[in-house]
Parts: sequence; structure tokens; C-alpha cells
Amino acid sequence: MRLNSSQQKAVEYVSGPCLVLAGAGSGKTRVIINKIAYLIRVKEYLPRHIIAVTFTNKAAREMKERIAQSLSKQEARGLKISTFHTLGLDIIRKEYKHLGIKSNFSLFDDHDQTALLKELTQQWLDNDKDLINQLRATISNWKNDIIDSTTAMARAQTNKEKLFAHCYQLYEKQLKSCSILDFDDLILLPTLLLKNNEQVREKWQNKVRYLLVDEYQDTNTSQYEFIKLLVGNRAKFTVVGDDDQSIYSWRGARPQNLVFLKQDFPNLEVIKLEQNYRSSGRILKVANILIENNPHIFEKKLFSELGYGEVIRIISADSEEHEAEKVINDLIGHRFTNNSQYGKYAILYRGNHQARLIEKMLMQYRIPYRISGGTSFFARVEIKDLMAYLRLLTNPDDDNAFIRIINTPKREIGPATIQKLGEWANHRGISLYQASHDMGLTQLLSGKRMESLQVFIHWFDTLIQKSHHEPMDAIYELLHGINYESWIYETSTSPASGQMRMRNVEQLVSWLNDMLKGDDIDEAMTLEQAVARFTLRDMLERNETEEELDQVQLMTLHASKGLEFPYVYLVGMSEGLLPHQNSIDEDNIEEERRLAYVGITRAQQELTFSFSRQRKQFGETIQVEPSRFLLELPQDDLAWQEQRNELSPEKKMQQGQSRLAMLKAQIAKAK
DNA sequence: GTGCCCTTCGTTTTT
DNA sequence: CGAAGGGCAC
Repeated sequence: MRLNSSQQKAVEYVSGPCLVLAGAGSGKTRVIINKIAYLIRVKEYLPRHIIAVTFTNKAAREMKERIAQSLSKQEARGLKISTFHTLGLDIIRKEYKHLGIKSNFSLFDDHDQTALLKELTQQWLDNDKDLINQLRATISNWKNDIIDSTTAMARAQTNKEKLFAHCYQLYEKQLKSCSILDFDDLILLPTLLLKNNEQVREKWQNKVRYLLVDEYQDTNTSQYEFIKLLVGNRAKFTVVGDDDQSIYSWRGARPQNLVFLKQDFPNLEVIKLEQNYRSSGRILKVANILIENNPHIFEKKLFSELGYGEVIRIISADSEEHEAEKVINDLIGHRFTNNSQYGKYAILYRGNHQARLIEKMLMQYRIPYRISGGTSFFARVEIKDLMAYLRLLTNPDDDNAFIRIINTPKREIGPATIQKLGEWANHRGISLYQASHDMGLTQLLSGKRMESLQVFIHWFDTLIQKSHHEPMDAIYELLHGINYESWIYETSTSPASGQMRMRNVEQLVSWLNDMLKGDDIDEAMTLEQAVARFTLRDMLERNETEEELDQVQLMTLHASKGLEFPYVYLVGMSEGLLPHQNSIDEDNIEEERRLAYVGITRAQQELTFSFSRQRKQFGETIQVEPSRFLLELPQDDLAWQEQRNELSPEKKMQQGQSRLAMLKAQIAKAK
């Protein structure tokens, strides 16, 4: 497929700052890929002088794969494609000396963050979860807006602000003393460094001769600042974005950055991509009409030449269970009549918890599926514990990791011992791990406690040594040394769940092994790097066989951005869910509408909505209306499926049998 | 110091 | 209705 004239223009405009306004499905990734190739082949840029930045790991992964298709390994050598956070991490790792931190720092995920804040603020916030979350969000916002704790304190007006700013100071102090960074630091620290250190700035500006930014509308203040500092006066960059797909304002994303760009770079070249190559005309029409209810920064009119396409169906049900069941039944039927594959279907929803019922139903019918996103894997205890061990291995000063694992599995080192150890460490301004080496501790601890502590510490010391030259061996020894397998089976409620948990551990170890070895797409990493990447949830899902690819895709609307599927089910289209109740209360319908827009525009051939008339909330059943967004769509293009009475058990049985017959027929056919 | 039962509490989206 | 965390009993 050739590039159209706007795409061509976007690719070849390399003489100055360039903004590509790319509507959904208008081929923005193609433009980025082609532009990188153009820069290297025609403009003779060295690959290592080009950096492409995306917002999510998924997008980065996809871009890497597509680059591998159009450029040879040789041509692409040194080209960098990463997320904002990974790029920030790389810069910090290279420039840590200028930042006054140690080379082996740990990363905090939000769970760690909440736990620490909770502990730090116990005396003021009284374990109030709501307040703690508010505090966490406030600190994050401060960091995203490049406001340090001193400035926050100086600007604080109300008592609450002063208190929060004070907590911010404590939090920063604590992080620093344990050599820990949080996610926001990964952008903030490099930005501040580039801003304040001319030498480092010049070095990086010299390295980054051309910058490409995907999903630009999602950048927040510090990310925009980061971009500006990276491109410098040379201002050779391309950013690609679409204000209609701005769905991260809750994370500090500022679509206004599109406007600032024009102000900060008056010679900005703005190129619009308005031809959609993804969806049928009807799907696009419906999406356009929906989004017209929003105000716009830039006007654009998307069109498609792919034919009008099938009518858009709306499945309604009288309960969430039935909704899930009807959707899955519909999918099975559709797959059968169209002789299609599971891999061509996506089920999209607003919140992760909505996946539960769908998942249950898919399992019941033995349909292969895959849930992407969702933090569940890394939220699992066995993984969190193992991660804490790995963190301690790479950064023994990580007190949080220390506390998490010191008594897991049980070593008779409980809260009281840790408390005393903590006092000792605090007094001397050293980490818990360092303090554990101190024989002076015998003053505080009983012989028995002291001994357990020493045994552990000495064993771990040798492990750390080993991890420097033989990381994988160290990890196996770690697992063996703590008897992790038996511990897992002991603490599991059933053998089945024990097996499941053990499989998760094996999965993590095998990923780790892959990452340390490296492969075609990614170079080998150090243990530190791999551990950091895990915290960023950044890893490649490798070794996917054909079979595994043929799975129904389940994900949130947020996670679906940038992807496309032949057949899309957008479930949970009811008031309170989409738009979400909180957004209704906060009068933030526009972002919810964009979310719906993103979902609709994922569909290539067919789109089906579903909703339920009632919903369970806190165990109580409440009646709900279909989403207002369904009513905003052109009704001529919709087919509201009649809400029949629920199937009787006999009927269900019949259906089940016919389904079985269908499956059998297909299997026979396949053979 | 450990383990279990019970209450409590809450469900938006992610690096 | 389900998970996670707190409190209570050994």
C-alpha cells in the first residue's frame, strides 16, 4: 500500500518541527515507521541519533516489530524505540552520578507508594485510605507539574495543602535514603537534569538528533518539558497525536500541549491525516457523530473508502451475567457463520473488574482468550514477594523490599524485631540491611533473634556477590534457599492454586532468563535493568505459537488504544459504567465520550455494543439505563436487539448441545 | 510471634 | 459479592 499525499508529506517533512494530527486509523504508525526509514535511508541519519517515544509498552513493542519488517537489522542498529518512562530510566542509569543517587536504585510501584505513605502519615491521616490516595495523587500531580517538595511547601495555602506538602517532603526524604525512585521520578529527574546541567543537556541533544513522539496528546507537563529539552534549538522532531483520543487527563495528560507546541515552535508544520484505512464507513460515521458532541482544538473530518459495512448491533440483557452470556453466545455464533477465528475478536470494557464475568463465561465454553493489561500478575503475592527479593538483591538498601521479605518465609523476625532494627538504622542513617550487619545490635535484640538475622544476612551477602557474575544461578539459589516452592504450597488454600502460583513464579523466572540473555529485538540486560523493567511492566511476550495467537482479546478501553480488530464487542454500555459514575459526578463526560470513541474506532468490520439493565454494586442490585452515548449515535445505523425473556434451562441445554454439535462439525472439518 | 477469622471496605482508567 | 487488611486468640 502506498502512502497518500498527506502521509507522504508527513514522512518527508524533516526540516523542522512537525505536528501530525492523525485521526483514528489514519495510518500514523505507518507514517512513523516510514519516516524513520526515510530519515535513515534518504536523509542519512545514523539510527543511533533517532529516538521514537511511545506512551505504552505495547505501542513500543508493536513499533519495534514493524520496524523489524521494514528495516534490516543492520540498518536499524542503534535505533531507539522506548516509552517515556523507559527512556527516562535509561538516562537516569547513565547519568546517576549527576543526580546524587546510587547506580543501583529500586523502583516503587503505586502499591509500594501507598504503603509507604500510609506508614509515613499514620499520625495525621489516621489510615484514611481516601486521604492517602488523595495525597498520592497530589504528590504525583506535583511531580508531573515539575514542582518539588520545597516549592510545594512554599506555595501551600490551606492547612491541608501544608500537611500534604510536608508529607511530600517526608516521602522524598525516605525515597532518597533508600535509593528508590517512583514512576514520576523517571520523567521528572531527567527533565530537571537536562534543564539544569548544560553539559548533560548538550550531550543528550547531540545524541538525539531526531525525535519522534507517538500519542502526543497524552503528554503531561514534565513530559512536554522533557521533549523540549531533548530536541533543543535544533527542533528536529515529529509528534503525532489526536485530541479526540486524549483519555489520560486523570494522569496529568494535557491535550493543551498541542496548542503550546504551536506557540513554542512558531514554525511548526501541521499536517492532518484524515483518511481512515481501518474501519467500515458506517463505523466511522457513528464514531464521527459521537465525537461531534465534544468541543475540538483542531477540526478534522475522517473519511473511509472501505465500504459502508454491516449494521451495528446492540445486545441488551437483564443482568450482567446474561449480558456476558449473550455476548459470548453471539461471538460463538458469529465465528461459526463467518468461519472466522477467535483471534479476530476483541471484547472491550471500561474497568478491569468487568473482565471477570466475561472471563468466567469464556472459561465455561472453553474458548481461548487472553486478557491484556490488568495488573493482576504483578499484584500477586508470590510475584510481589519474589520481586522484593530481586529488588533487595540489586539494591540492598531498599528498606521496603527488606521489610517485605525479611519474614517471608517465616524466619521468626517479626514486627517487634524490625521495629528495633529500624530504630537502630534510623539513628545511624543507614539502611536496614546495613544495620543488620552491625554487631552492636546485640544490645537491642535477643540472641535468638540476632542469630536468625545474621544467618539470613550472611546467606544473602553471598547471594549478592554471586548475582554480580552469575545472576541466574543466584536466582535459582535464592529460590532454593528460601524453599520457595514448599512455602508456596504451604500458604496456598488448595493444591490447584499452589500449582497456579508456582507457574507464575516459573513464568517470572523464565522471563528474567530471556531478558538476561537478550534476543533479536532486545539486547541482553543486567539484572538491575531487568528488575526495573519488570516494575515498569515492560517485557516482551515471547514464543507465542500460532495457536496461542488465536485467542479472543480482552482489555480495557484504555489498553485498546492504538490497536485494531476485525470484530469488536464494546460491553457494559450503561450509565454509571460508560460514562463512569465518577466522571458523571465530576462533570467530565467529554473524556468518557472520547473513551467510547476510541473503543468504536478499534473496529475494522463489525461493531457490537452490549449493556445490561441492572448492575450489582456493593452486593446490591441497581437498575441502570443504557449509556447516553448509545442514544447519541445515528439510530438508523443501529439494530437494538430485542430483549427477549431469558432462556429457560431446557432451551439453554438445547443451545449448549447445538453449540457442541457446531464445534464438533468444525473439528471434523479441520481434520 | 504466628495464624486465623472476621470485619471492613470498596470497584476507573496506567507507567 | 469478593478481596484485603485488621484484630484477636493461641
